[in-house]
Formats: sequence, C-alpha cells, structure tokens
Amino acid sequence: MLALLNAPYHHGDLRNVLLEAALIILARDGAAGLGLRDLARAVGVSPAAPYRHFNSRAALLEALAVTGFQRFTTAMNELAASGPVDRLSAMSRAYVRFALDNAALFRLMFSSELKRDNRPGLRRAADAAFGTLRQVNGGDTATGRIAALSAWTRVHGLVMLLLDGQIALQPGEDIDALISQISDQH
Amino acid sequence: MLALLNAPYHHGDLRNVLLEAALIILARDGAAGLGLRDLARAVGVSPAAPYRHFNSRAALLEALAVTGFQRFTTAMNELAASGPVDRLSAMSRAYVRFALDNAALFRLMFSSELKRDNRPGLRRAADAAFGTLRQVNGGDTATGRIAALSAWTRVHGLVMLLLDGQIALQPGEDIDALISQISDQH
DNA sequence: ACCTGAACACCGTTCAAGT
DNA sequence: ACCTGAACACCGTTCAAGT
Repeated sequence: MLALLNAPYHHGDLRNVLLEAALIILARDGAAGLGLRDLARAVGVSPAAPYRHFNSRAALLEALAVTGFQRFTTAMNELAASGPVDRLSAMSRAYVRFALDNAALFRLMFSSELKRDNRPGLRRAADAAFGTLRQVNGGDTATGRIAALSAWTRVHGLVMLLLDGQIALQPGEDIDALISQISDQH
Repeated sequence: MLALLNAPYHHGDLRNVLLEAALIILARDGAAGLGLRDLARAVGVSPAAPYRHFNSRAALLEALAVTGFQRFTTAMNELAASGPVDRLSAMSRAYVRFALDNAALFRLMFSSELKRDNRPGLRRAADAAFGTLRQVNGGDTATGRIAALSAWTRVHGLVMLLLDGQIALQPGEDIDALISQISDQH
C-alpha cells in the first residue's frame, strides 16, 4: 500500500503508526504475512527503526494481541453494563461477532507463537478480557463455574470452527439464530 | 538431535524419514520452529534434498496436518465401532485426549497458515476426520445437526481453551469428569 | 530418479554513525 | 532520544551438476 512518506526525521508518533499499519496488514495477510521489514517499508521508515519501539517481531505481535484483548474487553464490558436481561446470550453474540469481524486479530490473540515464550503482558490482557465472562453465571460457586465454562466453550468452539471453515452456515441461516440454538441445547 | 549420518546417496525412504523427524521437531518446538533447513540438517541431508519430496515448507506442513487428521480419524472410528453405548461421551473424551496428547499437531491441523492457500488435500482429510463426528447424533435431521454442533463446539472449545491455558483444571480435577459435566450442562 | 553445492533474494536483528 | 545505513547470520527456494 502507499507509504506515508515525507515524514520528518523524528517521526513523533512512530509507535502508534506502526501499530495501526500492522493491524491493517494483519487483517489483510494474517500474522504470517506481517514482517518487520515490510511494516517498516509500508510506513516509510528504515528496517531498524521499529526496534526503537519493539524489541522483536514477537513483541510487536504481542502488542497487537494485547490491543485485541483490550478491544474485546471493551465490547464485553459494554454489554455487561447495558442490560441485566439475558446478558449471557448477548455476550455470546458479541463474542462471535467480534471474532468474525476481527478474524486474524482474534487468531493472533490465541496464537501458539505467542504462548510459547512467557509473555505476562499478554496473560494479563487475556485475564482482564475473560474476567467479565468468568463472572457471568456466578463464577464463584462450583456449579456456576461449570455453567460458565459450558457456555464459554460452546461459543469459543463455534467461533474457531467457523473461522477454520469446518462449520458452514446453511443457506439463509442466521448466525445469531445458530448461536442461541446451540446455547439452548442440552 | 543426532543426525542419522552415513546414509547412502540414495536414501530410499527420505520422504518418510523427513515426516517422522518433522513430527518430533513439531512436538518439541511447534510449527514456527520447524524449518526446512533444520529438518534437512537433522536428517543429515542437503538443504535442497527435501524439495524432491515436498514442493515447499507449506506442503510439508500440510502433509503433517494430513497425517494428523488421519490419526484422528483412526481414533474416532475405533470408538464409533467399539460400543453403541454412550458413543457421544466416549468420542468427546477421545477428542480431548487426542488434542492434549498431540498439542502441536492438533494446532497445526487448524492452523491459519495452511487455511490461507487452497489445500484441497487438507480439506479432504479434515472432512473425513469430522465425518464420523457429524454422523453421531444423526446429523441429517435439523435437530440432529444442532445437537451434533452443540456437542462438537463444546468439546472443541474446551480443547482450544485448555491448549491456550485460558482454562486450567482445578487441583485434583479430572479432565474426563470436567468433560461430562460440561456436556451434561444445559 | 534422487541428491549435492552453490547461489539468489529475502528476513530478523545488531550496531556504529548521523540529527 | 530517535532514526539511518550497512552489516551479520540465517531462511526458503532454485538450478546446474553429480551419482
């Protein structure tokens, strides 16, 4: 894509520019297609410049995943606050919608590349994101935990199988309808 | 690891040797740590040698994923044939056990790297693997489809969240017990 | 037919040097 | 403090040449 050239020597906001460009490349080419040199080129900066802001490619990917979890948290919290009625099903719909709307980012958030090395920042972001989810249905009691896990695993599995193309919607089928059908199932 | 050197010029079985070594490296280092040059080195062969048997690194990963789906299919079919009683819960347990026992391979089977380009061989292997699963619960009828999807998404989501470390077993908790608790949940 | 050796374009990363 | 330019070790991949 077009590089935003004629930037001054001191960019001023390179870190954020890198992150925004990275999110676009990620959405278009996936995590495998997101190279540090490509990114530097796309932003119109030298190959070494990103290293002032990210220690490594993995650190950049981690930062992207963290912002993914933050956006996810925001979407979840809005729902949790909005209506007391049927929060669980509303969150399920929001969960699926977020994942499908941000497919590559969502996959990155759960990528094994990042899990392999210790990344406490990522862990914290994930815990914050799923904290709300864990609370719904009363995550404290033993039965509440099972109910929450059951709902969570269903929606997460649905998302993953949809993203992988293992499950396809039938012609004319609505995603929200499928979610509630699956959620109401014994 | 130790290279099996003093092999003859014509290896004879290089393709299978490569696949076996690749499975070991995959289990140890994950897909990201599996390079073609590393693999060639580990087997004691020149960097270009693997290209006689795999067109690219992606083709090698695809071959690994296909054998993963085949092993998975075998495990599922054994169960489907064994006992008519409680097939669904038996398959759920086998599903989770396979995934946890072959974590890196299982992830590769669902990796986005491979999904991105057309890989009909992979698609066929996946369809064969999940065919059995789709049939259980009578996948033909509309309600049967929902029941099967509900069971499948729950167990797949559980596996993914366990592999990602988002869900942890509580002290002394049995994985099979958790599966059946989650599966019995409304 | 199968493998080697050398090469190509590329990558992530480092580091001295510039502003 | 932030960025450039040039370099390093490494990849995946190709191709002529060997057996």
